[in-house]
This record gives sequence, structure tokens and C-alpha cells, in this order.
Amino acid sequence: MKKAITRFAPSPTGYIHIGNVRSAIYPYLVAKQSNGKLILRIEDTDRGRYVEGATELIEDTLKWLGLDWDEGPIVGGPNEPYFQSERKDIYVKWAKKLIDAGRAYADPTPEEKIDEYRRECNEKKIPFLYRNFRPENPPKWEPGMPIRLKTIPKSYDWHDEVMGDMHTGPEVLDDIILIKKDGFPTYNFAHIVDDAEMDITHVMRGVEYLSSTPNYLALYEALGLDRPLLVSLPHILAPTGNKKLGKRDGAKSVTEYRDDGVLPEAMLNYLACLGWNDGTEQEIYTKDELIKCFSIDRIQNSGARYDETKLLWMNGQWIRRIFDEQGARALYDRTIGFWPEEAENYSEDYRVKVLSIIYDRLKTLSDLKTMTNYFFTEPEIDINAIVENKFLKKMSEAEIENLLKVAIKKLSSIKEWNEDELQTALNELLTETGKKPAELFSLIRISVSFAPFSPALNLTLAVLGREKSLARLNAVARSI
RNA sequence: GGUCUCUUAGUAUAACGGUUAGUACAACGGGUUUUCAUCCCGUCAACGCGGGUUCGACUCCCGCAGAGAUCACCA
Repeated sequence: MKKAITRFAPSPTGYIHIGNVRSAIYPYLVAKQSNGKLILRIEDTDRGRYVEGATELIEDTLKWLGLDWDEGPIVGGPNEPYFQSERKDIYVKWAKKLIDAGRAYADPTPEEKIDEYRRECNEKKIPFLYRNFRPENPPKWEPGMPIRLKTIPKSYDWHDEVMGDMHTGPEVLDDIILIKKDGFPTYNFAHIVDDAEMDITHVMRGVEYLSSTPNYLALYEALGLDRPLLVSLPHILAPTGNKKLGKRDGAKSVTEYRDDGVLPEAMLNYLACLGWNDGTEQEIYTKDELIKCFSIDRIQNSGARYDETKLLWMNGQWIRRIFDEQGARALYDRTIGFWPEEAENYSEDYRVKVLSIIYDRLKTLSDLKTMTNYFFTEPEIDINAIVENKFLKKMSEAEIENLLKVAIKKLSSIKEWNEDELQTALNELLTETGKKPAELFSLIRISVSFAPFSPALNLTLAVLGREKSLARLNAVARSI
């Protein structure tokens, strides 16, 4: 396979959200599977929209997802600098070449005049094309003046790796701005120059650029460049409506999911498979599997709706997978910062034990906070939780008290307080009292946790320990 | 409005012109000694519409409708 050189080229205008991170994931996969390179390039040519700290946010997001870039900020590379704002001279040099070749011109027209042209066209209901208003004798270019492409209107045919064969007529070609009056290049020009200088083989970006592609093709031609492969990525749609997912739909940043206890494996897996599949029925993919299986020609060509429920399902799958394959310790290492505050007072060993019996209930790591409370703090006794329980409400309070006492006596007699001994004792208790599991176990479970749900009873008691378990049972028995 | 794109269950998707249209999430029901979850089993649910081509169309062609993108000195 020929080595692919791909790039992720965000503008530092804020955080990366799930709606746009896929245009980092796919280029990464394509680069890695051919043993090529992913370049991170920061497109900061719009000074007005620049947000302080956004670059760090972007880097942070990519690192968390495990999308390491081979060239770019921090790591450097042979094509430095990787911030477009630091590459102004390069764009001006290329633009000047175009002027010299008669394929671009300095445009002295004031913006008000342009607006006037535009209005005129709108009134006449004809499309506004600047090339129809091209100044006749453009002056020699000097800084402070925009440079426009002198386009040659004609039809274009090209192939988009996702959308297929494309065709447009001359009416979409125009004299697009190459260099703005502030001296910065437009995206339209800068990305073409940079992609050429950086030997980019695959231009992978959102479909919104599809309509501008003919103008880019014109630019490749004028510049004498070979076209890279063009790959349009369909949008990710908001949960409701048919609009692409954006910040105004409350699209959360990728790192927000990290803070909410989503694993990067799950995020990567979910996003990669939103609008792409390898034709098999596999659902869970590791990063390496994605690198191996990914193929551009199986990217869906329509937008895909973002479904957080499925993401969370997948996260649960990953939590269990990590536990099963890498062990409790490995999963524990991922849970730092997600425990209830009081957990700090307990040993790591104890927390690992708690995790081991609770992990298959987690959808996100932050569920630990609400699901493990009673392992670290004494629950508040709420007799109603017992008396009104659907299995216990038919029993009288005296009966409940008695049952508790019998249970306490039995459990106290256990020699080795471990899950097997506990299970044996609980089973014996069942036959001795003649109660149904629903009654006996509910009573003990609630008394010991006062939680809406908890792991298997013998496991809960085993982890809680003899002392605590019996103390809690006694406390409840006294309160009735 | 011009140009371009898209259209399989609620959602994500599978299907090289011939299948009872498959899978997953969700929903619903059931099973595993309590609960919640895992796991297992099951139920519901889809080819946007209309024409062609063909022995046969989700699949090819043409219209229509709906949805989206874009028409910036933003990217």
C-alpha cells in the first residue's frame, strides 16, 4: 500500500466536539494503515475567530483519543511551522507567482462596491459572480490589497472517494480571494498551498467543502499541482432535526465525555463506526482493528445521526472488556478521579474489590460516585425502604425483626468471611427460615446498603466485611 | 433562487438483480436464588413516491417529493 499522508487541519476557534472529531479519526486511520503520516496543521488565518487556548484543547483531545500526529505542533517536523499564521510569506510567494503567470490579480475594489454588485445581482435574481465585475486594469499588488484568482470558467469532472463521480458546470467558478487585505490567506488558498508543500495525498474533510471543490480544482490547475485524493465526509447529525451536529445543538466537547467517564476506546469505536462499517457484523473494534479494517470506500455517503445511548452502551461494553481482558487493576487505573470523596479513606485494594463486583453495572465511570456510596459511608437507615419494599411489605415488623435476628446469628457464625462461605450460609438460611430469596435477600441487601441496587448479596457482604455487615444489620434490627 | 449531494425499522447499518430484507442500539416481554446491571432467549419495527428496463428491482435508468450543503476578504 502506498504511504498516505493525511492531515487534520482545524481552526483554533474552540473545543472539538463529536460533530467534527471524525475528520481527525478517519485521516488518522488512513495514515496508519499505510504506515504513512498524519499531520496536524492549525488553520489560524482568521484572527477574529481565534480563541486563546483552543490549540491546546485540540491537542488534548487528539491525545486522549490516542490519535498521535506525526508532524505538527509539539512534535515538529520537516514542514514547520504548522500554524498557518506563521506561514504568511509562503502564501504570498505562491500568490505572486500566480499574478506573474496572469492567473491572479490584485483587486483594488472597495468592499462597499462589491456589496453593491452583489445587491444588484440579487435584485435581478441572477447569480452573483465576481468574475463578471473583474477590474479591467488591476494595479500592481502591494500589501493591504486582496489578491483574487483570475478564474477560467469551465466544467470540471472529478472523483470524490465517498461521493463518487462529480460534475459541475462553469457557473460555479469564480474569482475567489486568495490573500485577504489583512495579508492572511483565505482557507481556500492556504490549504491548497500547504497540502502541496506537505505532500498531502488525501484531503479528508466535511462535505460542506464539496461545493467549493471546483474552485479548488481550478487552483490546482493554475498552480500546476496534482490533485490529491478528495474525500468528503458526511455530517454527523444532531439527535433531533436534520441539521449537522454543532455547538448550538449542545454538542459536547470530546473531552467533556472524558470527564463524564467515557473511555477513549469507546469514543473512538463509536465515532469511527458512525457512518462507516467494514461489511461484517462486528461492533466492537480496538484502535488497531480499526486501523486494519478501515476503508474509505465503505464510508457512508449520507449523514449519520448522533446517538448518545449507543455510545454509552458501547462504553459499557468497553468497561467490561477491559476488566475481562486486562484485569481489575487495569480498569481501576482508569477510574482515578471518579470515586466518591469518602473512598479516599480506604485502601486502593478495597476500591479494586468494590470495582470488581460493581464494574458490570457501569455505563460510565462516573456512575461509580452514585453506585458505590455505601461501601465508603454508613448509609442512613430508612425503615420505610424495608417496610414498603414490594417483597417485604406483606411481612409484619415483628416478623422482619425476627428474620433479621436469625440472619445475624447465622452470619455471625461464619468462620471464613468470604463469598463462598457467605453463599453457603445464605442458602442454609433460606431453607432454615423457609423464606423466598426475594424476601430474605431483599431484607439483608437493603439493610446493608439502603441503595436502589447493588451487586450479588454474597459479594456485597464479602467486600463490605464481617464487622460492617453485621453492624449495619444490627443497627437496622434495633431501629425496627 | 442557482449549483451540488443524500433517502432501508425510532437510530446506526447489511444486501455484488433472485434472501422469509440480515445485524446492533433503543423499546417491549421472558429466563438466570433479591434489586439494578451483565449474560441468554424472544417480540415489535424498514426498502420516500411514481414511472420505466428486466422473467424478476432495495439494487439499474428517468421523473417527483423530502432532507441537506454551498453560493463570505469564515473555515
